[in-house]
Amino acid sequence: MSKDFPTREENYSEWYNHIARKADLAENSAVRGCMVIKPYGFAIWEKMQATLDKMFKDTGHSNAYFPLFIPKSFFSREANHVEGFAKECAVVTHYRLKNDEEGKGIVVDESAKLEEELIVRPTSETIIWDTYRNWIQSYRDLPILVNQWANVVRWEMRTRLFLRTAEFLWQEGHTAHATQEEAEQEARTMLDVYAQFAEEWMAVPVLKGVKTANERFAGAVDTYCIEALMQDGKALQAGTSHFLGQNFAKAFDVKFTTKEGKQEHVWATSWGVSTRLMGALIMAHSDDDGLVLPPKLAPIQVVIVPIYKNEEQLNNISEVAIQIKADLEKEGIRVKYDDRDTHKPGWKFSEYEFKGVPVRIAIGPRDLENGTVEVARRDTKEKQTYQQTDIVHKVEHLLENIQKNLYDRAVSYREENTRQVDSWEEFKDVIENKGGFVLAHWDGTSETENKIKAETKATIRLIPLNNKQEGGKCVYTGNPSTQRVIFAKSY
RNA sequence: CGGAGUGUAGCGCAGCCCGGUAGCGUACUUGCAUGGGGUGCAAGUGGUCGCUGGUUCAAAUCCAGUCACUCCGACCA
Repeated sequence: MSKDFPTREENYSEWYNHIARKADLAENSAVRGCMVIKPYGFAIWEKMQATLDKMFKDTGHSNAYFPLFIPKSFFSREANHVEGFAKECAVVTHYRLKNDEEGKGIVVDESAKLEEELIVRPTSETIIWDTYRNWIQSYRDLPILVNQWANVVRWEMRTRLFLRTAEFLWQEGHTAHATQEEAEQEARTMLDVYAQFAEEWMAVPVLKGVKTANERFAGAVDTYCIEALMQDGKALQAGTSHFLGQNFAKAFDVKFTTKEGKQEHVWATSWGVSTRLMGALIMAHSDDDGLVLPPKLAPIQVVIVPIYKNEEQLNNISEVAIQIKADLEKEGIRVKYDDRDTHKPGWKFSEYEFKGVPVRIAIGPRDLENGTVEVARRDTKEKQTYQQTDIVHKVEHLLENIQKNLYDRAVSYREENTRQVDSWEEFKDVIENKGGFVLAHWDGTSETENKIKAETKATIRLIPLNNKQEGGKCVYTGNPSTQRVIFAKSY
């Protein structure tokens, strides 16, 4: 099983790309910076979507849909917001093409210039708040708890499958509230939803916290986030939830009448996770043999591979395999029986390993004689032989066990790579040579944060929620500090 | 937008310096054998060498321009 592609150790980036391609998740498209999500990759995303969607509904939210195009004037209403996104916007300027008179093919018809340019949404706060103005008159209209599943476009300079593409899929929640407390609570609640999803479904442990001013969303008062540690020691922001204060309500003049008859601006939140979660999933668990999927999100949880020499053997094996498949499916397990005769067993073993299928069952002539099957688990690569009569119970147990093992493994990795650091020399050394999360004192100024970033490329990933307060000295300036914050290099 | 590099078969590459019949690996198709960890042998299909122009009897190769992509920075979910 020799692999002629880089291992995780040799070249993490190339390894990552290779996994994404070999697992049949996605590929670069002919369009600059854009990605094609292939059916297998999309099946995982759909599973994520369905799970998150249910969690949103369970917390009182409904889905809606807003336009792809945003008039430039809307977009520029909120000063910080437009400044934050201006450098990465795709802009529609014309609405018609024509045949070139000099025969150079199809060209833009200059006479069809839009009076006002349209921005392809990089995020939808502006168009949504412009809409909410009409929806909200009274405190009786609040809260509005809406989510949309959509694509957005951010014209990034450099792109990478799932982690940063020019167009990506996501969900964005946009809520409107009568009070500050309620909006802040909403932002925290959704952060908890994201953390729960990451840990329980993706088996990716995350830290919850709040961003510093430097890293805050453009237009937010507070940005909460979950951060996960990847296998190369870099942090990945896996989800964000923003308390927007009254910034957008003021920019779009969204007011409501209180019980007392007073006019007040509405309080807002927005929150989102994207197909970047797919990147997190790949990087958190995969190994040199391919993707490793947590059973809860795996489109195929169990694959059955027959091993046979002739058609008669295949028929006999199929009988057993189809029965096992039915028995497993009765328990809600997603099973594929791969009886293709176009590929050999060894090929299939490798293929499903690349695709991260958690459990593989192989059945051959030997098993037919003994009434057994061979069961292999993807996470540890261990193989065991079980009696056919026992199989449903064993597989159920195994799937739970794999889910838990992936999470535990990721937690241990994070613990091993989280270090408390008190001197600047040590800080530089750890960031440069070891990576991971670094807990260090910081004097609370953007200036210091920027200097640390310039010297080490590390940024403050978050200030943990309910952070322990302790006196100390800033690792960079030596100025007094009241708490440690989390530094890391990030994606 | 700054620095470096690459465009030759679906994919990965050689050939270019020193111009002269378009190559290799893999994939694909067919046949036979094989089948408990990416199978072996044989035959076969597939390319206006990124694009435009120039030099030349002759250009993948030399020259000029242009487009695209990759990597490293800046930016970012």
